[in-house]
Amino acid sequence: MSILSAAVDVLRCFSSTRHDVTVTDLVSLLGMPKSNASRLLRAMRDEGLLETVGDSKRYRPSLLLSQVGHIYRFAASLIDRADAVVGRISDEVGHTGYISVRRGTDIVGVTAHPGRHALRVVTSIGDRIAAFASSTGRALLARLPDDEVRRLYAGGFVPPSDTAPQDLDELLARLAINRREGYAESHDEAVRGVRAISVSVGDPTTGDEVALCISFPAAIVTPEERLAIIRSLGEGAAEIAALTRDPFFIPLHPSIAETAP
Amino acid sequence: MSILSAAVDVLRCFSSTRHDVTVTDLVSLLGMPKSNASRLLRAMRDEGLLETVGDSKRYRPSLLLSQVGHIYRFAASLIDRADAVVGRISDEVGHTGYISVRRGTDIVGVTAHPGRHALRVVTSIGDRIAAFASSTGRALLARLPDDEVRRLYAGGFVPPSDTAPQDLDELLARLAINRREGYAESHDEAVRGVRAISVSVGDPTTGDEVALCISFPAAIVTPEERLAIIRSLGEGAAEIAALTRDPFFIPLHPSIAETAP
DNA sequence: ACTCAAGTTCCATTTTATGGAACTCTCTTG
DNA sequence: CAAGAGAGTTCCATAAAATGGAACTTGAGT
Repeated sequence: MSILSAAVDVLRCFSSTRHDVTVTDLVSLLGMPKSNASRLLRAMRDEGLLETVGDSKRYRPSLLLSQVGHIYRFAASLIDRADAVVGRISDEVGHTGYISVRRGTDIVGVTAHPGRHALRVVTSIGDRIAAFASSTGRALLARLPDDEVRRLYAGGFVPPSDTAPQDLDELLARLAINRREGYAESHDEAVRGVRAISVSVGDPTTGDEVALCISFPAAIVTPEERLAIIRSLGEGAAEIAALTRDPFFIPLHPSIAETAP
Repeated sequence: MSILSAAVDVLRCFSSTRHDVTVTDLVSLLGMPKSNASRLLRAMRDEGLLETVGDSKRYRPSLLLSQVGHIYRFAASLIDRADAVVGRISDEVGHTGYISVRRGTDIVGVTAHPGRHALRVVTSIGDRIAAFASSTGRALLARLPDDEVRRLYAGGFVPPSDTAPQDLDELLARLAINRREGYAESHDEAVRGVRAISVSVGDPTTGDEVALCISFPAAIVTPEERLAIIRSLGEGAAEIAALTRDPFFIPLHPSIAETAP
């Protein structure tokens, strides 16, 4: 056990609901002796990974981490491109847009563009949600062959709501539809009343894959608006796929993509 | 020398111009034996601090760092409040807005809102500029007593242009004006043709201090627009200062703050 | 197939981390 | 205001990990 892994464990303690940690937090969260916790936090602060909050005994991530974390977006330039596309669409339609990446069976939001509507979907960057029960997750899972999806979910899963896939077979059936149509959709899955539409695109040179998603209250969007969102997302993702020469890109089905005469 | 400090040295290698590193990069940048560089990068990747780019030998910051770095903004909630204010003003006037923090004699950009104008100031998050030669820097230095400024610049400084303070006395004189007027301004300092206006505010409970800045091409802003920007920044900062009960807040001079009848 | 640059592995030595216990500091409470 | 509790720090011998030079492997370009 290197001190490096202990330090990373500390970083993993931070979340959208825990912005700072203390020695005792580490003792209870990680079960480490408090002598270690005390020295580790001080060492991480001395090295510049953490900052103390005011003159208290609380530690939070440092400016350095903020800077390095920011570079992730540019290093993974696919994210930047996708973010630009989602930002533009979010601006046009006024609904919340975000982009996410998959880590195993989890989806993590990377960037978000809040909508303008009074009734808007609020997303939290950095939180993990289940891939199988979200449109972003299924848009990304649809890029995998069924075998690999089966392997990922060998342990089964617990559906969070009635409209989410109830078992592996239903998930695979929905992924098959996603592959045919070129987009994924969710309704009342993680949050009631919320609908979301996602497409995915990858960059074979870096191995990155991201989902582009627009999320909106189901009640206030007309069928025409919904179709326009699907088309915008599909077109944006197709442009990126052309740039990266993504071999696994799933284009919109022609019957959806064709614009009215 | 703990491996922690070596790992942090690696993180410091990343910049807006270096999005990923290799073993040889570390050997030349940090002068470490390549055996160490090789193991260190692998260990950092295994722990989740870095990711390999595709299947190449290049390493970039990981999603984890992106997530933790994001938390910095919320942990330092002053930054979030200031960012909201600057974002709104940037939207209104169409010019680039950003917020920065001070680390010693350096200023680091934390968030930015690009302007809408065709001619716009582009800032890069995470890069360091000299505090004495920027409006954001002087807005933050103005919060310190002269003694402390003298101590910071005991080693003197090299002015980057004719319009920047040429020596410590001129810097102190300009800080005195900033304290009286309630804002700081730069013109042709870091970048020719660029003007910037900054105010600063702090949070005594966390010890954080940030500068709010609007930056614009000198040629296209009228005196009335400039005054409106100063007033917007001053009012926004004053609202934050009231929330945090900032004891060192410098309000706008009444002759500037008063709006036309 | 050859060459060179880049990266990885090996190993004895040196340095650092570990965790229990004693100690200090700082609030809270009687 | 003193006792007590909770939180954090320091100490120390032991256990574990990092170091760096050299040998070895990989891979891209000729």
